[in-house]
Amino acid sequence: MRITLTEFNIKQIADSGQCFRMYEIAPNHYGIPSADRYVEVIQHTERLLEFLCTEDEFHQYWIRYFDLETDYASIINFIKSGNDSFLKNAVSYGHGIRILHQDPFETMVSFILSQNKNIPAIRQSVDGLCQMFGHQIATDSLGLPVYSFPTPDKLAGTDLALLRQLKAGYRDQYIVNAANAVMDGLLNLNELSHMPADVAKKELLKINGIGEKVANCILLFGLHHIDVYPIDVWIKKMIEEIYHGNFNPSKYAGYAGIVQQYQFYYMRNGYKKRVP
DNA sequence: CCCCAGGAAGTTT
DNA sequence: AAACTTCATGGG
Repeated sequence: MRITLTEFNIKQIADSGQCFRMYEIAPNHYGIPSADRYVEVIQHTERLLEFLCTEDEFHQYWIRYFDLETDYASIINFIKSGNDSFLKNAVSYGHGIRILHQDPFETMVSFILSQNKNIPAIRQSVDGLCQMFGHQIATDSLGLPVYSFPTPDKLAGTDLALLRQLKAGYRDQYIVNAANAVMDGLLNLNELSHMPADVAKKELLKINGIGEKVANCILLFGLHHIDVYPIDVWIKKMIEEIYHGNFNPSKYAGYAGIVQQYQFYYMRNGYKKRVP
């Protein structure tokens, strides 16, 4: 189905580092696996999008996944009316990025894996995880199989040596531990999804392998608390070098996570340090 | 060879 | 409480 959208750029979203399975099929044409679903999106023009799915699927899942009911234009306009030039540049550079509403379990496991890894390495491990523990859910336009993200029961009690094959490294035990917690009912992601952010965060922090930053990423990308502001090495570097240690996300209360994503993307991809 | 990557846990001050 | 250390692994 075709639809017109604004503030939506599938290439930028795919490269934004909040999801690790979205991949390019052709220019402006991406494959998007999420949990046990799959869709392809073709960006014909700035505003004309095509989703290769039924209208029902689009409404049932992908509107929410792509956060299409949040008004990004007014947030962006507000930022551009401000006086933070770095942030204004970041917003321009990352035009069309939105905060995805991903599956909580996939988000949790992916970001546990992400620690102390770069994004290409995370992708590699997540892909391997899906091939080894997921099942085929589709065949993409290139004729390649697409796999589901494994459910908690597939990962609970897994032999750590298998995860080592996926280059999970020392994070292998964290993943199995988190999957076990879900299976044992110690961590109920369904309940977490309708809890306030601070309460949900306390529950997440009980899991061995989830710390401050990963918990915040789960809240932002998996539970859609768009006011949460994760601080990773790039954001830390930005706060030190650009803001000289003086940046307060509460200035953007209610949507600080969106601000963070633009800053992260610009810092990692676009901003180049000035030559002295 | 050293340093870094969407860090967290364990240990030492 | 705050500051180090260790943990796999690939890439620059």
